[in-house]
Amino acid sequence: MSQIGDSLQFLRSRGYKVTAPRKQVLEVLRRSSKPLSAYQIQKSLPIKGKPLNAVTIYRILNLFCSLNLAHRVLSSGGFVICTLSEGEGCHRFVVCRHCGSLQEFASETLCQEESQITQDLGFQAEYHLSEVSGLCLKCRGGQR
Amino acid sequence: MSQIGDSLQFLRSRGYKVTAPRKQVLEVLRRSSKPLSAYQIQKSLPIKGKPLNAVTIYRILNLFCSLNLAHRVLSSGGFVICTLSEGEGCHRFVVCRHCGSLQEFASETLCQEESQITQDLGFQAEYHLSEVSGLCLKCRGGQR
DNA sequence: GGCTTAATGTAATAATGTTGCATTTAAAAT
DNA sequence: ATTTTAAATGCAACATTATTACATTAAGCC
Ligand SMILES: [Mn+2]
Ligand SMILES: [Mn+2]
Ligand SMILES: [Zn+2]
Ligand SMILES: [Zn+2]
Repeated sequence: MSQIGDSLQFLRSRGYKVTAPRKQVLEVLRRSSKPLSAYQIQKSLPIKGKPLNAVTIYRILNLFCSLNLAHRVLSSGGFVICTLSEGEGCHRFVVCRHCGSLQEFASETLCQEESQITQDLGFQAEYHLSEVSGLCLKCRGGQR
Repeated sequence: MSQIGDSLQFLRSRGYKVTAPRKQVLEVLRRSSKPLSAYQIQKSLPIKGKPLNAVTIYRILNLFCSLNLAHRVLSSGGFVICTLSEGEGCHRFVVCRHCGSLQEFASETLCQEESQITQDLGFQAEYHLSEVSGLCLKCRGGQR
């Protein structure tokens, strides 16, 4: 699973440098199953040497989000790595309100319907932010 | 349009007191067409006498949101008054990325489809957060 | 190995949000 | 009307999140 290599290659191909801080942030995000804040990322970084500067982490996260390598999850205020490919419509999340685990998904149908509804309200839809919260299988104890 | 009176009555009926700060925050939110942060609300309050304490404003906003008298718009971090009634599914927003104007809407269909999709991912959906961004009629210059 | 410029570090500050405790007051009871 | 009291607000201190300007470092190029 050299997904990280792909991300680094993607950065290079867009003219961005591959640096130690960027690799580290990418690593931390890939390992986490839950959204992490910039400062949580800072704390969970290698104890060897100085920790990354928070400003640097913010800049890296902004870059990753602008390239859709990562997303900011607004309902929790954290950042996650993107697990989907392009071309399936806007990337959405479903989050467990109990354990915080989350999964990314996309749906052309949802995008189209939202666009239709908002068009009737006079808007030209461009981006669809959507985060569904509920309970995951584990946190329901396998019921239902 | 004594919508405010209704809100105050609603507060009383739920056992909450009707206070000057609550009336003021309600007023400010009702007048605004865009989401306001707690501190923006504080600034836009009557210049007569001391301004409301920020802590108080946060507590009032939390109360309003818990009662669905107001909502927090996550994409902008501000608060708006609720303009819908209950029973139509989760309340959603479409926001103009240019002028910041926004409109609230709801759709049972969207809720059902999101619930179905996320159920297939193992989740029991409970709440649907959704904010569509785009351009309003004015900001498109009436085109399209 | 040096060059160039993007990226990072540093310091200072802004904006947002929370907690514990003292004081005030809306609304009920007398 | 006055008293009562729980709820609401004020106050002070602090935590978290985020941004800006400028100095320093180092990735990728020759
Ligand atoms: Mn994605
Ligand atoms: Mn609403
Ligand atoms: Zn769970
Ligand atoms: Zn607009």
